[in-house]
Amino acid sequence: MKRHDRHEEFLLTALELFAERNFATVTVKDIAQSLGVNPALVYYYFENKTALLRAAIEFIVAKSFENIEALEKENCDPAQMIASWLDNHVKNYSEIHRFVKIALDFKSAHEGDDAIEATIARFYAEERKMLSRIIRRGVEARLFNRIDSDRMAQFISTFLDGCMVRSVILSNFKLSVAVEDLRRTIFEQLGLQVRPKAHNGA
Amino acid sequence: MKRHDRHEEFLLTALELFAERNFATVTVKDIAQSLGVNPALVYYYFENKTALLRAAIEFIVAKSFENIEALEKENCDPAQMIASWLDNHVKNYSEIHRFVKIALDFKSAHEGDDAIEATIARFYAEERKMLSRIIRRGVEARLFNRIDSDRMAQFISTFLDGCMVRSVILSNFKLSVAVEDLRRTIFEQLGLQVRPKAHNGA
Amino acid sequence: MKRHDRHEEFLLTALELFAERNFATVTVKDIAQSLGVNPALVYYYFENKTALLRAAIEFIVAKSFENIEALEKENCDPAQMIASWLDNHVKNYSEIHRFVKIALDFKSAHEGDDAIEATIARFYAEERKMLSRIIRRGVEARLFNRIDSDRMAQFISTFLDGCMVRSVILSNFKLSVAVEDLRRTIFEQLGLQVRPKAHNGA
Amino acid sequence: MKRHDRHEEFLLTALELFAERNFATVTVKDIAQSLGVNPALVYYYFENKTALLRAAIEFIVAKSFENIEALEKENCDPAQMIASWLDNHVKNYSEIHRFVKIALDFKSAHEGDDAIEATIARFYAEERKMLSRIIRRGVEARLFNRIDSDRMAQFISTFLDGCMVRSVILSNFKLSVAVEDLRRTIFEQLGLQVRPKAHNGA
DNA sequence: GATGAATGAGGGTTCATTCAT
DNA sequence: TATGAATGAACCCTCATTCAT
Repeated sequence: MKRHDRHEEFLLTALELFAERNFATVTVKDIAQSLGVNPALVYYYFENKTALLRAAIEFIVAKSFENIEALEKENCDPAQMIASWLDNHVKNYSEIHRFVKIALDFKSAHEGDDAIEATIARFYAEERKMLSRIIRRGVEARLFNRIDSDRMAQFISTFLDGCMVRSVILSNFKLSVAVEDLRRTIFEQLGLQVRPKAHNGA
Repeated sequence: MKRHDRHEEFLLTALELFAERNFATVTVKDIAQSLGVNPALVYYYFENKTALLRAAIEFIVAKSFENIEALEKENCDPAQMIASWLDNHVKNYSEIHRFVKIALDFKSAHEGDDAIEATIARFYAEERKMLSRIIRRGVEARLFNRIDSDRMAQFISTFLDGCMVRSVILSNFKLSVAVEDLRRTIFEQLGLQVRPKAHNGA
Repeated sequence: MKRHDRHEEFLLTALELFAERNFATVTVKDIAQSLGVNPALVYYYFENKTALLRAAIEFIVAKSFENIEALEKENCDPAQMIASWLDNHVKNYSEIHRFVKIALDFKSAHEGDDAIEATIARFYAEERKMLSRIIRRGVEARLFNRIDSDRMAQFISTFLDGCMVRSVILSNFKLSVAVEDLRRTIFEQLGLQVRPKAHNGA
Repeated sequence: MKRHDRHEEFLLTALELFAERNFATVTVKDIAQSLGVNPALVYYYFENKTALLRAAIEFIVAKSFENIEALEKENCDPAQMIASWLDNHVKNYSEIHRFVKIALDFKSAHEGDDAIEATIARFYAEERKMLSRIIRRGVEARLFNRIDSDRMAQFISTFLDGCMVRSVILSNFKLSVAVEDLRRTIFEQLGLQVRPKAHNGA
């Protein structure tokens, strides 16, 4: 039994801090202090502060892919899968919002690091492909209306990004309400019975 | 005729750079260099780098309010007004996206500056109030379906924030397409004829 | 009637601020602000911040000489003159202590400005010469014991400098008490009746 | 054997420079250069330039207290102890005069740092208490005239401060002569035989 | 006389990074 | 593995000083 996996500890801590503040604001000392170790130790495990960011992003993207795959394996009803995906965003809020924040921050200050750029792009592409795949399957099975699956996927995921931003900026933003509104909108467009989840009659 | 309004020049430049990169990454020297002046001059016009940020945010928010007011005065058809508001986001993309980025960045690194915090909150509140007002008017005039105007306003503006984020993160994101999708979705929910509006490829 | 003599105003203000803080700490802006004028104006009247210091020191020394001369003209009884000199230090405390402080500060940071150096030296020499002269006169008139007038002068003036320092450093230092103690000591050594001089509590 | 105690090295160097010039004039770079190290290293050992001053003052005051204690332990004859104390000022001139200068400078520019203020006050209080104690003992043992020990202590220490000032300001000031004059004056007032140290006949 | 605007030099401080141990 | 000590580069900011008006 390993006492601790230092490498991963650094990744996790870096992720947390980079998302909470941002790359430029978080110092190597901050990260080390969070773990109760010496700042110089970062350079034993990583080449750079930037390399640490790179590794952290790759780490979180890899984990997200696992999430996506798990989702696709467990469920088979397309409508259910979409609902799960949305729930996932509410439940795993902090993880996802971290990624969005870091991605945004990266674009702001690191134009040039192609590896990171590629990883981020890959994540977004994969997310959209998955959503698109699910929708297409629903359409083909005649469960959904015939709509452009790519655009719908884009729509969903754009809105979710908006949620992530607002939950950072607006202290009174209600993530679950917003996501529920999204679900209703999507389901309506897909031609599904919008299950009357309590509120607003009609 | 003044040759230049230095104060405003600083505001504009700061806005541009802070949005493009972020507060921590942009140096006072960068801002000065952009204007071809000495960095010390910043301190002649502003107390601080932070004070400059504050002034810049106030400046852009004030300008946005003017936009909002103009919009409400020019139009009278609620549906038309909503469409205009969306168009506004496509046309004035850079200004709006700057504000969102700066707001997000601010939240990351400046927890504590109440003045800035308040300005940002005020902007978002005002935006939502205006959208809500327009929708309510449409509902009351029986032009729109009877829906919760506040939630719809929130929905719209959350999606637009999502657009702003993605246009930064994803190089192949098509803002106009996304906004058009939003328009169709909204109009459907409001019970309006979705006119096909031949949109330009962009 | 001149509304104001700017030159002298600068001198006076500089003196006050340089003594209160010190040359390095007081900015040209501080001085200008004290007078409610623009900092650049200093350079109309003086070549330099240092030139202003120089002029200010010369100014205060000249004024001190006037004091000394006046003292010597008014009185003729040596014992009375010494007492007056001491009283003078209690009454004109702020002026004298300013000079000592500035002189000390000057030595700390301006080694090199010979003009200032000379002015300060001249002041101290003059002060000692005057005291010495008075004492010698008292001795020659057989009013005082036969003592070394130069050393006594040095003794008095050293103690007075000590008073100045302590009144700055020690908030509970009682200048008048200390000076009275000095007077008694001197008079004893001179062989004078130490009149009890009911001094006020301060 | 440690090669060097950096912390103490900084303290010593700072003390020397702050006394020679003053807090505002001495740069962190100066201090570092004196030790042949990088200026940033100062911040490894001290929080601040001000914290360095604080530590330096505390250091020198602590050392002075040791001096005082040693003095009181070694001697037992009150008259001898006073003489030793005076000699101490002549011999350890540079250390003491440093403290006075720094204390004076501090008062000029750092109003607000309570810790430093307290340390300085403590030093002066302690010094006076010790002198007072010695004198009282002499009076009680009927070795000295019956005089106010507190005032005599104050008198001595004020004069010594005056010496310190003059030795800075006046290049031709003879510290040992001034201190000897003080000794004679004190001893006379205490009713001691003034050992005829050469000059002034009678 | 007097000012607003502008600058260059430099100071305090932070921070990523290195290196010997 | 891990640390303490050290450094160089860069940043924010201040300030004396200048100059056109």
